[in-house]
Amino acid sequence: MKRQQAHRAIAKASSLPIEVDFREAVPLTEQIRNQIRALIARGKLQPGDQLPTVRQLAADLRVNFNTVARAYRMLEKEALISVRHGRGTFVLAPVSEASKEALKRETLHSLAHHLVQQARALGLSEHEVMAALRRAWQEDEPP
Amino acid sequence: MKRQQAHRAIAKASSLPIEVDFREAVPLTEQIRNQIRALIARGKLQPGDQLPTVRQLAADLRVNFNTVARAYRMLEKEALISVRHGRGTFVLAPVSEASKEALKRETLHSLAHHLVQQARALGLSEHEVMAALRRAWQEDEPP
DNA sequence: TGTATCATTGTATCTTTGTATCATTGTATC
DNA sequence: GATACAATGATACAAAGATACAATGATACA
Repeated sequence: MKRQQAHRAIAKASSLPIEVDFREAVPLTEQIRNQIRALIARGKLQPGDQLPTVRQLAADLRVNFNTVARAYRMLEKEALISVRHGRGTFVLAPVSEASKEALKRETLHSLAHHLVQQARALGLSEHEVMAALRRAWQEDEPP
Repeated sequence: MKRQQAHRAIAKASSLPIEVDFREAVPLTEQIRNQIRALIARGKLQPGDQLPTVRQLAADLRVNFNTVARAYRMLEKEALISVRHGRGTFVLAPVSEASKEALKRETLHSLAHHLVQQARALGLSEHEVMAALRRAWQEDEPP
């Protein structure tokens, strides 16, 4: 019976505004990947920006740096970032208007899935979630 | 192929103070599950503690590791532990029955606000978000 | 200027840990 | 006995971690 105190539920990074939840069913790689994709989609990360090194972000999030490296490689496959051995990782410019749209769609998709996944874990009904979302939409002041 | 099992009447684990009795009518999964639940209830296992790996405990108890994994997953459904692929299994902090509902509402509220905030930052309409959510709800397999 | 050396950064690969799926076994029911 | 079902086991798979390696760039010094 180990008294291992390595288990923090949530870890926030300081090098990037993202966080991981170790209790969630979603794999860490996916969590990291989805949040970085969202940052790019929202313009919080701009073309040319350098991402933290895999070791830096991994230390922040208290995960293995290979986990971050895997997330980066997947984002590279999506043509969102460029990962260069020995140099670092950089945000790419979207190649077309269509790819920007695709990025937005994919981001919304993953955000929606995240909410559904969490809601289901709480045993909430579709109706409850929809209602909460409508309410939230009105409560948040429109821009 | 005949399997000699007479030697396993009772097996005690060294990695956890629990044991299984192969002659008992109660399924092994239940025996393991009940005893771990009791250890948590009595505080012998505390929030943050790491449980033995499924293979470790299985070897101790002379049981297939899937049997332990099943017990772990059931305990996870009871919200007593968190089982993470590739990482291990950890005891969760208890949530009182009384605060469960409030916590659920709070979580839903913050999840909904988060989605709204992100969606607005992406310049999406309420209708688009609602539609995406409905789709996501159907894509995730219903329990 | 060239290059040796070292620190930094990502990569490859193997291990550890849980998951998914199908096969086997034992038991209840007919 | 035959059959159906639940429990357990066997095996292949996938996520995350550990460790050794390779590419790049900075620095020192001949």
